[in-house]
Amino acid sequence: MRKRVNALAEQLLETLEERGYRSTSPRRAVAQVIANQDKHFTAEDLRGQLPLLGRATIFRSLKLLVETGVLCRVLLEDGDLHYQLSHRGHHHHLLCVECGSSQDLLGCDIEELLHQTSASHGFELSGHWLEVYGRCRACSSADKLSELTTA
Amino acid sequence: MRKRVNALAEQLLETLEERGYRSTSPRRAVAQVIANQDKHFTAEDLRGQLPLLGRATIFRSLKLLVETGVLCRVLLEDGDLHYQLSHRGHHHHLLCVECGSSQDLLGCDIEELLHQTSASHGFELSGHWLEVYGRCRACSSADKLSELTTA
DNA sequence: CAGCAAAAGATACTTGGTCTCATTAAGAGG
DNA sequence: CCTCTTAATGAGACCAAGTATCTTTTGCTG
Repeated sequence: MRKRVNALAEQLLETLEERGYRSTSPRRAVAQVIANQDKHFTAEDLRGQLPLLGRATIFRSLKLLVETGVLCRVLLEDGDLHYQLSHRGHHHHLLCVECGSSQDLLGCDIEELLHQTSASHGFELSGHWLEVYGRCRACSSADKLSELTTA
Repeated sequence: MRKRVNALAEQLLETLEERGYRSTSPRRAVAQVIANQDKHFTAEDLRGQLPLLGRATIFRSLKLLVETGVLCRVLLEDGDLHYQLSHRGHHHHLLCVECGSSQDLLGCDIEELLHQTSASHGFELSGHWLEVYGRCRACSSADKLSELTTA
């Protein structure tokens, strides 16, 4: 497990190096921490885990990682913007409002549907932003369980 | 046209009054300005048009209007949050990246599709946020026209 | 038209992020 | 391995959007 995580951090750094960015020690630290994150996080979360890094460095790294596609931004229900690892290109998130976990939404025909619908409004679609909120399997079954036991 | 706009402002105020909020002169001013807006705007835009109102008052009014469902927040492609009139309940926006206009997306089966897709991920859907970006009919035909004439 | 609560205004503060600029450190070339 | 160049960092000022606090004003009800 630990090995895998480090492998992920390595991978993030490689992505940066491929694009001509240096592998500096702050960046290694950021990559390590991000690779360990299991849910979406804010710049502040990162800062808490990397108190020795300058504020600007954290923000610069985040920006870079978003630009290179390593991270993506997720919009919370209240409008807060968080970050999380983006394993693939364009995708959407199923965000659990209870535990804060998120899964990627795959194999969904939404792009197709959006194209059709916007075309019918005379609209030439170029992009979209979609976030989906609800309860993950674990949280919703935990709910049902507690209903049964408290009843 | 002018008459309609004032009627709209009236209507916004009535919505507030129905919920027990007073009709004060700052609120009347805000309602008037919002009713005249033809695209999404920021608090700063409003402030520019209402220089005599306190900053906090503008923000308080916006918040109130969002809570009462008169306004909705729209997410721009770059992550900026703007406001705009919300004529109906839940809906989505087709935002023109060229002229900044927006249309509401109606008669779309997205909710249904989302429900199915998230259920297949074991996810109990409770809400979502969708914004669609592209070119409106006017802008995309203007583009085509200029291509023709410059060719 | 008096009095009270709601709202407004001024302004300090907070959060998330960018800019500037002097200093440090990758890493390429000798 | 050393040197040099340039990218990157850190510190801290700055900014934008929004909230909190506190005093004054204003709608409204009786």
